[in-house]
Amino acid sequence: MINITLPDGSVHQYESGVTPLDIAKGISEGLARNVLAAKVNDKVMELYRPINADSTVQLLTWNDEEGKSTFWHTSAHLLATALQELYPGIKFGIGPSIENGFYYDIDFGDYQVSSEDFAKIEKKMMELVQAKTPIRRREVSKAEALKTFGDRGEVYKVELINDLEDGTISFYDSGSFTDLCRGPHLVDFSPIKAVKLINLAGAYWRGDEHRPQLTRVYAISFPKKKELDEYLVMLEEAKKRDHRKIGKEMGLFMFSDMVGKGLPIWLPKGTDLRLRLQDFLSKIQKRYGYKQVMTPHIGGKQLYVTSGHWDHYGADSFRPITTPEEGEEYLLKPMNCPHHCMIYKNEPMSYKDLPLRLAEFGTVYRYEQSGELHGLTRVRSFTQDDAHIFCRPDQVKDEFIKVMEIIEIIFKALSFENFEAQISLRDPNNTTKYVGTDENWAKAEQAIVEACQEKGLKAKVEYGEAAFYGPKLDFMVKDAIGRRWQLGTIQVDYNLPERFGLEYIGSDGMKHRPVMIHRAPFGSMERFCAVLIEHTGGKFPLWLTPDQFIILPVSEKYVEEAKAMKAHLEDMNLRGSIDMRDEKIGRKIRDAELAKYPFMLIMGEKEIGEGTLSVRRQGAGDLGTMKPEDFAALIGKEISEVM
RNA sequence: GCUGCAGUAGCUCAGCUGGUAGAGCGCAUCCUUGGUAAGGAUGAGGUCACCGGUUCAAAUCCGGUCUGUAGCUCCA
Repeated sequence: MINITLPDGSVHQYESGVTPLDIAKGISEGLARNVLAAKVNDKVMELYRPINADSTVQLLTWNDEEGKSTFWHTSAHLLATALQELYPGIKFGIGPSIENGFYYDIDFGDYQVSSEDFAKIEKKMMELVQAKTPIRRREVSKAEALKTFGDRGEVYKVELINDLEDGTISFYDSGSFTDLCRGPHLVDFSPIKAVKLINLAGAYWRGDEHRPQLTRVYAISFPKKKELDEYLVMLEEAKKRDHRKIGKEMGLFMFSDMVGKGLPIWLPKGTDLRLRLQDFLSKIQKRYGYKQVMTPHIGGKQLYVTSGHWDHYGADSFRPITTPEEGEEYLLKPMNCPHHCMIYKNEPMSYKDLPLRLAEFGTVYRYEQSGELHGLTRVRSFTQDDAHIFCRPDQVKDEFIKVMEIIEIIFKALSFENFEAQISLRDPNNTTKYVGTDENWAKAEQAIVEACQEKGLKAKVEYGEAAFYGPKLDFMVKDAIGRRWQLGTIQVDYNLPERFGLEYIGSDGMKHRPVMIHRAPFGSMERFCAVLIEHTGGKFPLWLTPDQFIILPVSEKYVEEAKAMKAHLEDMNLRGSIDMRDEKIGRKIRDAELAKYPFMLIMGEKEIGEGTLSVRRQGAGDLGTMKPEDFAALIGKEISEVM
């Protein structure tokens, strides 16, 4: 007999050789039906794999990330099986699960495959599901693996096998299809009840542009048909919320070929929105002891040679600007930090001056590959809500905590209810690509981990994701339809203080090196606004929206009164506009609803007579009449609830 | 940067296999002066992204450029 420990801590006795599926059956029929894979001693494996020693076992379902990824990974095999039957002789690359679904990279040879073939492929996949063909693992020697795939001319698989060590190679058979695969997989295809091919895209073999380009088939699958339908609705919703579309419709920003690609132009309404965000953050930062600075948009090349950025990114940057007479070289600034280091150096610093927190909404310019540009989320000119905190090593943790508080305040005010954090540490197996001493790295990494613990922040640790100059903490938010976006960041930097020779005089009268912390709660104003647009679908919170109200005069006769009312409301710190078109009231309401004005204020003979407004809330309808003062109070109250 | 796809009025798009351009919305003017999601009439707007080629003839076919887009690679 062996002891099996379940996640709740309970220990159960089983015969040696028990399978996870047996264990699931022992718990409940329902669980046995829904279980997809099992995590045995932290290793995910198939439900039919016998357990021969004392183990901890977690049964994985669709609700577990690992259950889901197993489901999708098996779906990738299902896709491959279907494709092989439809297109004999195609060559397979890799087929992993991804965040939303899975893909398979395929060399289709002479076959022409397009999205018009999707229905046919989906149909074939569902036929294979019906067949209930078992999927079985088998371990093979390297020689055998090479022979199997070599005979079939599967050049990509052969290359993969060549990189593997003998004794670690496994195959998975499902009917006529055999794949090189680490696994694990479902027992058979039958839990897959719905599949949908999403799109086709080119993808270089092993991500290398000098190697052949394969066709990547993206798809997603679900255990219930209904979940697929919901997913497709979500995709539609995402399309509707696309910030590029809403930005155009609402007149927030634009691009111009003449100005240049990747260079966003902020229109009056977008500028209003962005400035309001900046003011909001500035006020919080003031409370937290930040000092605002401003620095030029270009800087001497030597500044970036000293900072190390020239070495690291110079080749991938805009070319230097040169002066006509002297030939001096300047760079469009890609970073604000070197400028801020100069501010630090402007005066001798004492330990009593630290932490010094310098903040700047600094516009930076980076040459991004043209294929990378995307709306406001990836641009060549953007404004960071940047700040650099210069502090003593013993202050790092406290400063981290303070920045985390600022980020919390912001996320709350913008109703990003769900956020998570990622701690990026260096790759312990390859420490040479980082600058700075081992000791400093260890200290900084520890400070971040401890700060997260103290704030009770759930943070995922990722090794090898750190920047070359220091570890960092990134914040991810989930938007209203469940998509994850990376926003704010806090990064420790032991490198720049070293390179710029920054110092302070300690209480011991000796010179010491400060630590620098880069932080940007929004990240970039452009990207943040894009995420905010998609999160809210253009229905911004009242405190932020460019127009809080629109006055709709019932007829042209009341335009003068509407103008007076607008001025009156503006005196009470509200902002809005008037629809002065010669249209009927129903039409004005419809247009204002579609334009997402939060409040519509209807003024006709009745309201003017009694000095009131008919208030209508976007999406909610008529709220009845009220005095302008009461309307202002209503808005004031709603704003104070989030701020 | 690489590969695929696309570019027609301010916006969304139609225009089959070549015969020199259309709708809806928006905009302007006029009529209408209205009561909680589209009142009516009239009108203006396009070098069909740009450059070149094929052709009697190109929005349409071919090549190149630019821009957008889906991915790949990259991201201080």
